[in-house]
Amino acid sequence: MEKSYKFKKAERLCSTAQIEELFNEHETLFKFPFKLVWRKIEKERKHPVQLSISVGKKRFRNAVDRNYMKRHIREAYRLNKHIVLDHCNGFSIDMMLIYVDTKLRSFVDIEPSMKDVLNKLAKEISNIES
RNA sequence: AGAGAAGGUCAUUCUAUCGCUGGUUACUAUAGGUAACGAGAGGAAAGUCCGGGCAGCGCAGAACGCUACACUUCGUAACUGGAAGGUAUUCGUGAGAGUAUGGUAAGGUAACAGAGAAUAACCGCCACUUAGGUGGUAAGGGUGAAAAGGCGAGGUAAGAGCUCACCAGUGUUUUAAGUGAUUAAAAUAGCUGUACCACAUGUAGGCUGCAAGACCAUGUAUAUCAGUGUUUGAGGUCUGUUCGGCCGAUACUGAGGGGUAGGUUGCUAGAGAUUGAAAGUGAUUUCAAUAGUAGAUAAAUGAUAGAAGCUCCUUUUGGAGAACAGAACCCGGCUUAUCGACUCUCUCUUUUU
Repeated sequence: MEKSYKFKKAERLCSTAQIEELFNEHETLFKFPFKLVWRKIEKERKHPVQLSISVGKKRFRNAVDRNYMKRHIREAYRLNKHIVLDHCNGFSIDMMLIYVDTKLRSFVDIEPSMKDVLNKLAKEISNIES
């Protein structure tokens, strides 16, 4: 499978209804500094994984800092999303990634922990299937 | 050269790779496709403190109340903001900066200290009387942010604007200058504190904000209407009852109002921007030319690597740093945050000529 590093709007979780559903019925996975809320959907889609990123207003007061973290997280996901995508055969996943730390981190700090989170998720998915 | 004051300008740049959001074109052929080209973060985008546009709702008219503001002239779409100017006062050697400017007639408050904060007697001075006390006195002392214009002479028991000269201040009048606030000079009057408040007068303000508002509308349920169907006819109605007539729950089909998810619009050509010229001390205005220059919506404008310049530390290499901060309908201001760099006009100090 060819690896694509794109992250278009189709791969994002935008609809309010979808997000509400996700929070009504979800599984949680915690790996510092991320909290991952996800849900499995028994349906095949063109883009199997839809993600949304959240950085709390309480943790970062300034809009500049929130944007900075979001952009770094998005970048890290974009480069490593294939870890999860490779496991999605015949179903889809909605998920929301919440940043829970209170300090700013650079891209270099973020990328390894992003890999950890996605690997953990991939393991859980394969457990369910088997 | 150093230390400052007021105003203005800028807010690192470039390359490569991987991406994001709109736009245009082309191609698939309809999906939050694919490709190419070009665009994409501020001086405060911030606070949401004033003023306006725009939109909805409200609205005979008048008065009271509430809130804000209060010197003059100018300027503006508008303003409680801005520009220029005036007076008083505080700070600073100075360039300058801050604050205030209805408050008159009558009224209230002025901590602590101090005898006393506005019809002042603690010490002192003078007179009378003599342990004590009574009266006069604002020259001197002490307290205080502030002590009843200053200083000299006369005068007096001692003193005192009690009287006089000079000076400061206030009111009134006249003349001169200025569009005006006001300033200058002269005359004259009384003999003179300051700040704040109650209070009064004038002016302005209807309320809500683009999550305003307008439009489209899948699915689901459904008001209403039309048609069809049923040997279903609950129930209602016409009369006191029966028969009979009429309407009709329900089912299907179509129309259909409102409207959820979602989408479109509002939405970026504007009291616009840049450059130049002219008018004006200035805010600003007028004219000409130029280019087309963000529009997201769980919310784009990014990441990585390298190079150059700047600042600081080491001084050979090298190392560290770059602030405050992110559009959310759009403008004009104000306020607050801010690493630094540049520029122009001034002030003070020192050195040299």
